[in-house]
Amino acid sequence: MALEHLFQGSALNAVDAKGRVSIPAFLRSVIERRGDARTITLAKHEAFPCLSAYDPAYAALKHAKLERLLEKEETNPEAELEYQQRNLMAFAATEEVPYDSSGRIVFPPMMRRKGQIGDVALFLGTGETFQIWNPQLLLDEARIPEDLKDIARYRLEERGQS
Amino acid sequence: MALEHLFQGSALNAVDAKGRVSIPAFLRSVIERRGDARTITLAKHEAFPCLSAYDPAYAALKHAKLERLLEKEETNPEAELEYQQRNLMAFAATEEVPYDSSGRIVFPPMMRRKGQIGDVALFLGTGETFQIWNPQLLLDEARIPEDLKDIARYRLEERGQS
DNA sequence: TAAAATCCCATAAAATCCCATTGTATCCCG
DNA sequence: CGGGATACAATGGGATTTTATGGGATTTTA
Repeated sequence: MALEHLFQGSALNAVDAKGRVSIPAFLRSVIERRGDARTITLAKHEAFPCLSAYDPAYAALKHAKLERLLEKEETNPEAELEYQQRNLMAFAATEEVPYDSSGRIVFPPMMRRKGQIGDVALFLGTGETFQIWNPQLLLDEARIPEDLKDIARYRLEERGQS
Repeated sequence: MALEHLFQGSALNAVDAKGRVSIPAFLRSVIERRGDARTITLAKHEAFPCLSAYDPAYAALKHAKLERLLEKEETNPEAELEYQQRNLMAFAATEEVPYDSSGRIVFPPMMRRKGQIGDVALFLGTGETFQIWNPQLLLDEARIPEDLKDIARYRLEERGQS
């Protein structure tokens, strides 16, 4: 089982005084082709100082996978604990936010802080999910390929001179 | 068989002098999309020092699952006993409470004690069900992932400084 | 009839909706 | 093919509604 439509591309959008951000239209179109919802789920990324984001279709897939894992090892008490922990991380440590008719979400303050997002947000498609970065943190991150940083620099420039 | 709408997110709400608590709106909306009831069922969590909570739709699902398990092993007397025990826990050891038009329940005193809930309650969505914690007990619990404790700390801070 | 449970109203803060503007990409038609 | 006209994306700001919560009044129950 895999998702047919994949997130790709990049964009740099403003976060306004109310904490609102436009989700780039090219990401929204993927969400709406995958399902009929108009919401995204936000989580702290496990490895990078950024946020991970995805749509309900991906969330359902992830949940089903967890369930199947549990049923396979249902008698093992250790597996039971790990299931509880993963479930908490997958659901309690995430926030689902709807986007409005103009394609904006309001950033939940907790997620905004966890992702250290300031007044601009860099969106990066990564296939099944996408990421939201403070562009400066991406430029400072040693594990990010230089070519990707070039893209971030381009987006910053593009915005700066307009 | 799976539930379409899942509980997710976190919130820290006050328990007032009368024992009333607001069920966070984002949890209520899931309950009302799953069915047309406006009640939640409370139980002591099997593994953690907190309460487990869910809606009538989930209770029905759980009951059906138990029934199927029994039928599969109908000849096994041990299975029969286990079924009786689980059934007792699922129904006798729980309390169903309605929430009012403003989204509040009054905490049944027994459950409040079993969950050791003081004057604040931390709500954590976990997919099919959600949990209600005394936030301090969550911070003290070794089996809870640190990232989730960070969220609890954030919710406490958010409330404390306002 | 006293205690307890329930209902009802009030309010401040926060979240949401609605409308307006601008810039850019796209379309269309002579 | 030029040049408007159109559509859509991103963004700002004000108005409205919901949410979380407190407190009093009223009803139930023992």
